[in-house]
Amino acid sequence: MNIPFPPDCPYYLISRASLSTTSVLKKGLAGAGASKIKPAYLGVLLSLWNEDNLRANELARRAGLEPSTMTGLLDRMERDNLLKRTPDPEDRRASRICLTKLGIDAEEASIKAVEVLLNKVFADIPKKDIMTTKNVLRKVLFNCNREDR
Amino acid sequence: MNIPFPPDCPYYLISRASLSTTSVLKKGLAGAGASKIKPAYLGVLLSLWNEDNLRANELARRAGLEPSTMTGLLDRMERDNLLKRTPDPEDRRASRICLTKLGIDAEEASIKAVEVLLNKVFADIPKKDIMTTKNVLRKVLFNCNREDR
DNA sequence: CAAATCTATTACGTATCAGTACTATCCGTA
DNA sequence: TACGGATAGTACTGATACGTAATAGATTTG
Repeated sequence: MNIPFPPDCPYYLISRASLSTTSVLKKGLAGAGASKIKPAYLGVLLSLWNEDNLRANELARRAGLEPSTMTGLLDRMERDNLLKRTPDPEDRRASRICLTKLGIDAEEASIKAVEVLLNKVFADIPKKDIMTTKNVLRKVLFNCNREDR
Repeated sequence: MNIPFPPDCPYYLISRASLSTTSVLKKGLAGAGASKIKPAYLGVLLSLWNEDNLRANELARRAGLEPSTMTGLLDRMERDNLLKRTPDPEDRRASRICLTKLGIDAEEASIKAVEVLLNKVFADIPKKDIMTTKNVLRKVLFNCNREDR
């Protein structure tokens, strides 16, 4: 067997780390005054807290998701009263995504909670090693996109 | 905003790297004489190629998945004729998971394809940096599990 | 040995993500 | 201005994963 067995395979470690971190964020947010905020919402919220009134397309691009994925995500976030779609006066194909009061007010608690949680997840790891890891993962993403053709 | 914005956030990079690598494996396996092998199947197959006739529980443990996740995974793999469940004579609660001929024969092509694909995904990255990344991710997993309580 | 407790597996519901196909709209150009 | 391609968004399907609860069988205890 030449594929490293799961616990030693970088792909396995990346997948598990992703799922486990998501799980920690999910539980941590739920128990921290941000009960409506799911990890998947964060990519959208970070964009909108920074700049409201974006299009679904732009949100997908910034979060690294497919537009078709963004549809369902926005559906759930709209259902949870965090944002709403409003027609774009300049382009009748498009919507503008606006935060609700709830979505706006969620910023402080969410950011605090995520900071605390990510600090725990990445605790006791030298800064230098985290930098190396980030560069490796960026290279992985680059190689994957190159593979796409 | 104190959470690093997605492209610089380690959590974002881990999630995207996981999804992108999965996508590369999916497409690559499909076009390489292993059209029935999905990335999620690999954890199970690696175990069974090494040691056939395991229980669902044990497969879940080795693949790092919840038993309830393994049920659906085994359903799909059984549907795809890669394995079958047989009753365990020693414990009537349990099943034994056995590879079919198709499942056994898939080993060579699958392993070759995965090796090639993972080499491309991790191309041009120093071995040392991959080691560092693996250690970081192991530490992340450790921290997440500690968080679980 | 009967009751309580564990364990292996499954069933069900929900979340997340991608790919394909389709609609509505926009826009450049003949 | 009409046509054809490009773009924004959505619907639908399928895969993957988790958590909770149910079920059946096994094991331990009193």
